[in-house]
Amino acid sequence: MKKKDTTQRILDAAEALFAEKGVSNTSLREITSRAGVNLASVNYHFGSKLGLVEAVLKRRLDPLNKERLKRLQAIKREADSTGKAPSVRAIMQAIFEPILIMVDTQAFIRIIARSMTDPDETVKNVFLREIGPVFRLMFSLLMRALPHVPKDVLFWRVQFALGAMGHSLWAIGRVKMVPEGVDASISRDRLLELWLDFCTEGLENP
Amino acid sequence: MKKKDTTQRILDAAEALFAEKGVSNTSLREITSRAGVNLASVNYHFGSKLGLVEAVLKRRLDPLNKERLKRLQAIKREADSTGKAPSVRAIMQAIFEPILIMVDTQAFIRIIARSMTDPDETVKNVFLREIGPVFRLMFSLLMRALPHVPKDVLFWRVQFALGAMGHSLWAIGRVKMVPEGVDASISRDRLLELWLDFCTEGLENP
DNA sequence: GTAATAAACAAACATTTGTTTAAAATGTTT
DNA sequence: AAACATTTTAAACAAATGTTTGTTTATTAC
Repeated sequence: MKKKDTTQRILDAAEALFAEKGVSNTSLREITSRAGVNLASVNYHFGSKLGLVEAVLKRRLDPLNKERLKRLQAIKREADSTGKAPSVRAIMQAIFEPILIMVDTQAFIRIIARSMTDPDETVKNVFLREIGPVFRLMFSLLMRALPHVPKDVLFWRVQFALGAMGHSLWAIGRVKMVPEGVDASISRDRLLELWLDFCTEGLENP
Repeated sequence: MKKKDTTQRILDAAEALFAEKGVSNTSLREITSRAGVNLASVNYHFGSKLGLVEAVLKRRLDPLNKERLKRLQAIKREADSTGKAPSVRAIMQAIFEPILIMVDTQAFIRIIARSMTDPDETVKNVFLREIGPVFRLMFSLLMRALPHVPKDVLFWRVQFALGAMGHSLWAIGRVKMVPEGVDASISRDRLLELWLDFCTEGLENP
């Protein structure tokens, strides 16, 4: 049984710690000691902490957004050929579901969720660069699905939907404030279902 | 014209910087130099950086949640006396609108928005402690407004609504990714209106 | 007016941070 | 086996961080 590649071990450790405490609250020494490698190997393999951050994010966001794009393009093809408007629910599902099917660890989920709101400039930039094409295609499809909704209104409704997604993904498993008699535990599939109900309704508002 | 109190100037400078770059990415030296006061005065007046963070948050969250609580209690009284179910829209409005009417600066908005998502433990703890009673009352009122929605489902719908609010407040004025032909600028009142439409619909889902 | 208290100040402190260096160890090729 | 390239290691580096110190200045109380 061969020891895992140093690069991988660093990425795994960094992902877990970034997810838990954020990028700027995680030191290279924490990462390397958790990974069981030498401190200097981060700079050797990734050039700098910044390079590591980018690598951690890209490892997940890249295949995730590829899958999203694939699904959205399928929806677009279908709409083009049949001439019918695409379904709002299907579009939103193409955004959320890939997160679930590509899950390895809980840290992965948090990395995605945190990418959306992290104050760190690096994180935000990588995230925006990666999601750009996905977002544009999603928006154009939603416009076709909801021709009666003004663009500017639709834009903010999409922001609401994405905010809801990010926050709930972040909250899952670590909700602090639960009212009496409520069971806040939830499966990821169920969360997807509830989210789709919620924001399909909100997006299709007349 | 007397110079502003040192404490106030520190709070103002810290709020602006925390809002812009997050707590852990802001040094005391940045804060004090922006405030035009001595470095040591933060520790003198607030004990520690942690104390300053708490003070910055409490200065805003305290009156905000007082106002929210006042409104929610009024809704409860009305429902109690008439025996009719409270309005979902009114409840959600009681959560969002106080943010708008109590606005001084843009930094204030961002402080609120960031409080909801900041990875920093201090921020999160202060935020949760402050919003606890508000959240509980809101939830119990929503249960009366929507008796047909199971508690557990309602809980996550509320998470969606809050996530949408936090994200959009954060995004306002600093949206990075805007599709062609969309005007992403929006007034706060308009945002409130759109948000209420969106999440009222989502919450009332059958 | 003088003593007591509070506030402001410059300087230094001990840590922690990301990064670099140079040597040792390991792996690969000739 | 020797030469070379790659990787790992321990040590040190400079810069930045929150905090503490001793002193000076301003304000308040008697």
